[in-house]
Amino acid sequence: MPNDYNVSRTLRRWYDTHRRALPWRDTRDPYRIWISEVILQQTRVAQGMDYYHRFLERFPDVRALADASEQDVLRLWQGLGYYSRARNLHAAARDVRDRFAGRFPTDYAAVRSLSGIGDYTAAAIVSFATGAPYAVVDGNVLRVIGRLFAIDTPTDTSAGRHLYNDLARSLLPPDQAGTHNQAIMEFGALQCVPRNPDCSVCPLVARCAAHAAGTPERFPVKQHRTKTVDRYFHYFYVTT
DNA sequence: ATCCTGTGCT
DNA sequence: AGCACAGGAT
Repeated sequence: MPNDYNVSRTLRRWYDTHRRALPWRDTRDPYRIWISEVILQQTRVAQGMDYYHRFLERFPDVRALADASEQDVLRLWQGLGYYSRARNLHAAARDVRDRFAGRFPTDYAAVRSLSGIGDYTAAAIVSFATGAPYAVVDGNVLRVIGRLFAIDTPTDTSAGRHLYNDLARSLLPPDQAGTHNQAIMEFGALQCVPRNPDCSVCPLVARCAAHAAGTPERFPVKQHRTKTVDRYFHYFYVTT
């Protein structure tokens, strides 16, 4: 078990030279981080950019968002889809205004309690804004970790979620949480991509179990059978 | 553990 | 047409 943070060091070194310059990076304002994360949950960077700028211009801080009407928020959200997320955004802003005196919280439990913020978004906001040691686990992280350790347990099971969360935590250097989280996600987005990853230029190739097995694309393993399965039962009576 | 949502891929 | 995605909600 590599608890020496060498993987993290490699990821952060890679991140230094390969990271994209994005407007929501290098800000410590939890409000701005929050807006960017919610937009990015459903939109590619290229298209989310315009919405991000327009949103912040119109609602520069959480109080401006809270004091706006839901109609105004939805109008600015138009074209993004997932309108319940815009409603959650607005409701959460009012919640911050009322429960936290208009100051967006940076405490994990407080952030996590807001509408539309789950484990991933809470960890992202808190670690980016303050460096607090919460490991993000999104689709990119699942792929990087699934491949690094060639994990056969499906991601969408309780055992899988537990395992992935534990591994994500084990890779996280407590004093570099924000940078590490950004680095591992960017690495998944640009280098350890879902299809045809170019492992020949990967700085972790020597430590990657999936590459060693020759099947990086097999990971992460999923189960996701919402599909109805036909089951046939054979039963019989026993009479005396 | 299952459902929800709009987009884009196959 | 049907499914995968990606998080959150229930």
